Amino acid sequence: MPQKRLTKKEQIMNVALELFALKGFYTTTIPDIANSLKMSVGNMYNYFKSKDILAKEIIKYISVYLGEKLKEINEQDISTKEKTKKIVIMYFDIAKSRPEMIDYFLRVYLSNREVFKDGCEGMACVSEFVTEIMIFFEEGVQKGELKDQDFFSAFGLFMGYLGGMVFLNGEKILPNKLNFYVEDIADNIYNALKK
Amino acid sequence: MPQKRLTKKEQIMNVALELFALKGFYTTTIPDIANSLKMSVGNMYNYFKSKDILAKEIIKYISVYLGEKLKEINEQDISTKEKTKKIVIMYFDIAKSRPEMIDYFLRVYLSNREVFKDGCEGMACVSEFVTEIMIFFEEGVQKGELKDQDFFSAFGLFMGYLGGMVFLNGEKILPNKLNFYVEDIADNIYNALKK
Amino acid sequence: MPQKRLTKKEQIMNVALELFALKGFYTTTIPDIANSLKMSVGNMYNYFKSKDILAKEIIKYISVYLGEKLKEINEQDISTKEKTKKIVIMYFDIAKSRPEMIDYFLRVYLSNREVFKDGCEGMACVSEFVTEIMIFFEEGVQKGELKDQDFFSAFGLFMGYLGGMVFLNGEKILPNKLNFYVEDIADNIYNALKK
Amino acid sequence: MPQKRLTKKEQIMNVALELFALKGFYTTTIPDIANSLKMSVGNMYNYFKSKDILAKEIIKYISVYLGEKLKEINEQDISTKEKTKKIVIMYFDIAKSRPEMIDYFLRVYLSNREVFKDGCEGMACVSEFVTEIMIFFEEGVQKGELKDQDFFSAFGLFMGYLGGMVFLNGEKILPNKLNFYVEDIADNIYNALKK
DNA sequence: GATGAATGAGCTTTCATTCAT
DNA sequence: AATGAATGAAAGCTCATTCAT
Repeated sequence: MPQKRLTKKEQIMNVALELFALKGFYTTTIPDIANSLKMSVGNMYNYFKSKDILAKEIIKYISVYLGEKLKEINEQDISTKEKTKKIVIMYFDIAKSRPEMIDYFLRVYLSNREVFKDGCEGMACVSEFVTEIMIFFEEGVQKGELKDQDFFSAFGLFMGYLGGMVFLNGEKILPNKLNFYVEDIADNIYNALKK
Repeated sequence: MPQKRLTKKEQIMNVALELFALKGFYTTTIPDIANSLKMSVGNMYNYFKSKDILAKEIIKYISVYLGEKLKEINEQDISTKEKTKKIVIMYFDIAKSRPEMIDYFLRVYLSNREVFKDGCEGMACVSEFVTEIMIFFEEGVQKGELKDQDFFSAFGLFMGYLGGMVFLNGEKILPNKLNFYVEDIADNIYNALKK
Repeated sequence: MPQKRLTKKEQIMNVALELFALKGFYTTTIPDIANSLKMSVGNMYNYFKSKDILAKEIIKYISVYLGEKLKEINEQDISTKEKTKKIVIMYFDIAKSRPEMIDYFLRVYLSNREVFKDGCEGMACVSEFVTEIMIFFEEGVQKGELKDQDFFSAFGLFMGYLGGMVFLNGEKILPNKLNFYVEDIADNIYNALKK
Repeated sequence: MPQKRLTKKEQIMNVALELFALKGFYTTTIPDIANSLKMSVGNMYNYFKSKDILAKEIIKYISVYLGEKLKEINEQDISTKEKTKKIVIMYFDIAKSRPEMIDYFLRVYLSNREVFKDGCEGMACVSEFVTEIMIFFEEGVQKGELKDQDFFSAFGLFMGYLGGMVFLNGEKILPNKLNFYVEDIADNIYNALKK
């Protein structure tokens, strides 16, 4: 399947995403990014007015990407239990194929709030993603499969848990591969949320 | 109870902990810390040889602090379900009384790995804390109250969940106070882990 | 004869050479050099990654410069005695027209070994110059005009002597100008080395 | 022979001499010296009012030490040629037994003129040593063994040569030990100076 | 759109020196 | 004489951003 040709803006975002996730926001310099792209620093600024703005556009980009993946699962006609497992699998798949996306979320977006303060208030920059998680819960409740609890409590469980596991994996603290834990985790989550 | 007089080293750690947690590691400068203490920049370096070393000593300090709190709970003669709830309450209490401790853990320690790379390999700088969580699980399993699952899967659930909630709270995304969620969360965790 | 237009790198080296020679390596700051050039500190680092590297490039630059001057003399079809005198004259000419070059050699390069440790091992950074001195000796020996003695003993005499005189001159200890001593010195050296 | 008990001032000078010679004036700190002596920095300042003053007292101390050694040779009833050789041997002996003395002379005193500017004008801080060299020449001339040339030309030869050789030796550039060169060097010097 | 030299504020760190004890 | 915590100026270096070309 032919890869859609990326615009220069997207190229920059992809490289910056990787570097920010790998080395951190403050330890990645604009020249670092420009070098990786074989582009001049000056020209980078034609596409993004500042380093902060670049960081904000990247988190939106990730939110849309993850939101779409979730949407595909949400639209399937399967039980909530099955959806739960599919989401865990999908999340871990991304953690494997594009680990920088999850890392960016955890280590750049969640950790450097001062960078995202203006422009990403609340969940403004991750709304696509959060919305799909919301839909997952609401439909589960409506179908009578999930307990009708506070959304954020459920959201914190789901995302905190998955994020924590990916973090432990990234730190090479986990003795097994992420796949190994899928069953346990999906069960734990479902048991916690089910009616 | 009289407050133990803090050594100058502890004073520095406390102030630095607060600033790092509030503004981030890279956006907090040594002069910032020195000013807060009405101390000269040079003298700071009589106590901590570098900014990185200061950061590492702080995470150890937090680990010991949290480890002690957990130990107190672990040593109580109560059911695992009750312990679970007490841990959630304790965690949220700290998130309220000393939010910088949790923030430091999430936003400084977990996020700026390059800073802690040398000297805090694996869980070397948070061992006191992790050890108590381990004891909590193992005793729960031995007493036949918890499922005998992989430690990290359970650890990720517990810590990811709590961390996620505190994060959402810190972002002022939660519509209610943390206390409001205690019951739900403790139930969710216990349901996920129970036999 | 039109002065070859100097590259910015050469401009920096020339100014730094002068300041290092005049004030010493440690007492000359990067801002000092930048100010002398009406250039920003930051930009200096676009040309030389560190103060040490700058110092090393300068000694190579001097070595090449002096090596070329020596080569011109070596290539002349004159007696070794005449060459000896020409070298003394050339050396003193430079000590007069560009005293910073000799001073740099004596007071920066020879004296701050820790700076040149990495990258200038042995005579790695002054090879062009040393090579020509070697040629001078070897040819003198081959022509039967000089005694066949250990190279370093002869080298130490030649360079130590000239360096010492330039030093005394720089300290304004000599009652006469350097030129005054040329005859004596050339004789002394030749007498010491001749067959 | 029992070592004369050193005063604290002398102890400091000896240690500082060693460190300055080994690591350079600017790269040796007062705490470095204090540590080596197991003495407090504050107390060091009871003996020497500043780092510069310490450096100046050290060079005087060395000058007296070397002057005495020269005097012993000068007072012997031997030919100037023999004295020349004895001086070379003495110089190299010191370079071997107390290399820091020669290094200090070459790399601290001669190279960091800004430090010695005030208080060591001309040869004010090395007069004892220079005086003995002067006596050596003058007596050689009076006895009709040496050419009556300008003192400084001869001085530069002698000291520049010896200094250069010790330097090459210190840099481990010389393929042989210093002793190996004694004969050559003494001959070279005598040939250069003799009538 | 594209280049990369240039800026300059600001960072971490060092260290001679002082001074209360 | 002795201590060592404290000071603060100044160093080397970095890097987001600008701008002439």
